[in-house]
Amino acid sequence: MESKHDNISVDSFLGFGMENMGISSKMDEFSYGFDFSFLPYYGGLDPWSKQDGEAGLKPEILDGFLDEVEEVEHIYASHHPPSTANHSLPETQVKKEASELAGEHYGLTNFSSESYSPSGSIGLSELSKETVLHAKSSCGNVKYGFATTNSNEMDCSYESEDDRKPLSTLLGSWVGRGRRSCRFQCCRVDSFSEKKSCVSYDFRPRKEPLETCTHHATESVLSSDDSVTSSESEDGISVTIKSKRKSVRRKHQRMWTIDEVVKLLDGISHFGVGKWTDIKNLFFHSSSHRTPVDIRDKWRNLLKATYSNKPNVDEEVEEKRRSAARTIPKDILHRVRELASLYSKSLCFVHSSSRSPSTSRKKKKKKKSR
DNA sequence: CTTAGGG
DNA sequence: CCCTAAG
Repeated sequence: MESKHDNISVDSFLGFGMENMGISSKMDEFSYGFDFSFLPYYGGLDPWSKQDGEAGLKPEILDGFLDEVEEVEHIYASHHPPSTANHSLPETQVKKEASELAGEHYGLTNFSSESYSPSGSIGLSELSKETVLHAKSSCGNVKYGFATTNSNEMDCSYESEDDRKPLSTLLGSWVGRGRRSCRFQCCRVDSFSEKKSCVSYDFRPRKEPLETCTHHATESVLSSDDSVTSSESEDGISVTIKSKRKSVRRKHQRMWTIDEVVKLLDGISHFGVGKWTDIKNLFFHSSSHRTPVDIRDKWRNLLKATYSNKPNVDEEVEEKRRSAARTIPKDILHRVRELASLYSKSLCFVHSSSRSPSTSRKKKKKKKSR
């Protein structure tokens, strides 16, 4: 496996050798013509070698692992690929390492009752979404840099000057908004001729089979100091590819860290309950996951947890909340209660009332005084 | 598009 | 988390 890297052709490494890409012939491999085999972790650095793909890791494992890549700033897949990339590893080991990777990033802050499964439970057969490309890799003397950009254009003009980074030969990025990002744009700069060729591939979900591949190519000349931009927009890091079959795969579930919860509470005390977008923009700007809805949901769950201490004898539900509340640090729980009572008139009333469990719940979070 | 609710 | 109805 290791020696294989040295021999691999640069163009075939990521399957993005523009000219020889032959993308149309591979379009039907998956639902949306996206051949994941070019990914370093998707069993097979050589996309043209079928054996690799077939002998590769179990799809579900890789699928889960690819999700984790999103969390990692830089993945280097070069002469010394991370052991997790070694598709000759036994399944169990890969799983283990994948979960270790997850553990690193989530810090195993297991204070929430929410679940998290690092390896994902859905296989590529249902190939749907969330694949990540933020892998900067070097192969031989040529470096392939994957970066992100906010640009929605395909003309290789990049918006942010400040974020400019010198990148070597090939730069690719997912463009688009958030998880809807579905267009892959890559540019290649020839170091000798300073020629730059850009292509953009459209991986949006389609109802119909892909007849013609969206493959725009342009040629332009760059001045030597005109490097390619890569902004670190987290949105660009991940891409969503939904399969035709509805939403087979849900967004990767991420545990809320205590830090995030604190930010959420700060946000609520700053803007008030209900201003989820504002809270998102100000307090979760750097977290591309955590949509306003996610934040709202989390708040809702926190509220539920606080209910656990209420005289609400609701069998299992009550116990669930109780255990959820147990895992939340006391001080945070207190803040939640404070904010809750601050923004919910009926919550105070709930304290002293002995109403039926079923009807009480709705009243509580109904009103917010703003 | 943003929120609120329900699933 | 996802989906959908409302505003």
